[in-house]
Amino acid sequence: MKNSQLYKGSLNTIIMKLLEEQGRMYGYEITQKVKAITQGELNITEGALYPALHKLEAEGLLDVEMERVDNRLRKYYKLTEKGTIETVNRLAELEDFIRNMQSLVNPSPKLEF
Amino acid sequence: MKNSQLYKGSLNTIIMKLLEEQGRMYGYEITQKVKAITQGELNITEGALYPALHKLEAEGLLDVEMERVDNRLRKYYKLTEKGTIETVNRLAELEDFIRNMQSLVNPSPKLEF
DNA sequence: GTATTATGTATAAGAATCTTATGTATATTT
DNA sequence: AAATATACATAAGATTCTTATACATAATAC
Repeated sequence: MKNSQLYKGSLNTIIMKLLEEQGRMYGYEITQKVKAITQGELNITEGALYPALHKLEAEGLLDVEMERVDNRLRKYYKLTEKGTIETVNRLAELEDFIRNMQSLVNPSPKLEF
Repeated sequence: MKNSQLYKGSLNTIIMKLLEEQGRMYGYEITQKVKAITQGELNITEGALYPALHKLEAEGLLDVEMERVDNRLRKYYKLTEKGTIETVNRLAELEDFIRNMQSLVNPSPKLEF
């Protein structure tokens, strides 16, 4: 995903949030969207992405539809009802996580005079 | 560390930041400090903590001093010079990570009238 | 007075997530 | 004609973590 280990564990949440926002997306599209949003800082690798999509599908959180465009295969993913509910939870967890990390690295500043 | 996978990869940064702030700490103290700062939300397990401390020490980022207090062993860790420099990098990475995740989950709001 | 909890460190087996490398195939650009 | 972009897939290995277990002393609870 990147040279930083910090992104580990965040891929599922990213995928689900983008699908919630965009309705449906295919794998390659997700990688390009993430690259664009983060100005090239986050590059999702196929080796991480495709297994993650398959797992989310197997868990019943995503549905898939295949389409052939320009003679190339695309697999469009979208959130199931269960996936939509779970996305709310994941986003709440992400907010908690960010808040906790900020508490840890930005402690209340010492008052200086 | 918690039931959320999001914390995966963040432990090293947390340890180094706390040591930068506190000067020196021992393992158990780190777990209690993190629990206090996050109001009990983040509980670092020993199975994650001690191997992480040993690895940071092996990488030359931490130094260790043993002390016996109340007839119990404590291993106090502090940042080496190299560790202090590396902490700056890790904190910058964490800020980038948080910023990127916020860009992904809090997209520019649609203007509504 | 004994059992549980708190303090303190440690490791090993297995799970989860990712990187890196490789494979296949078509379309587009150089 | 070759390289890059588009599009999906998997396998081996690395890294980080959870869970369980182990040892030991001090303090608290019943």
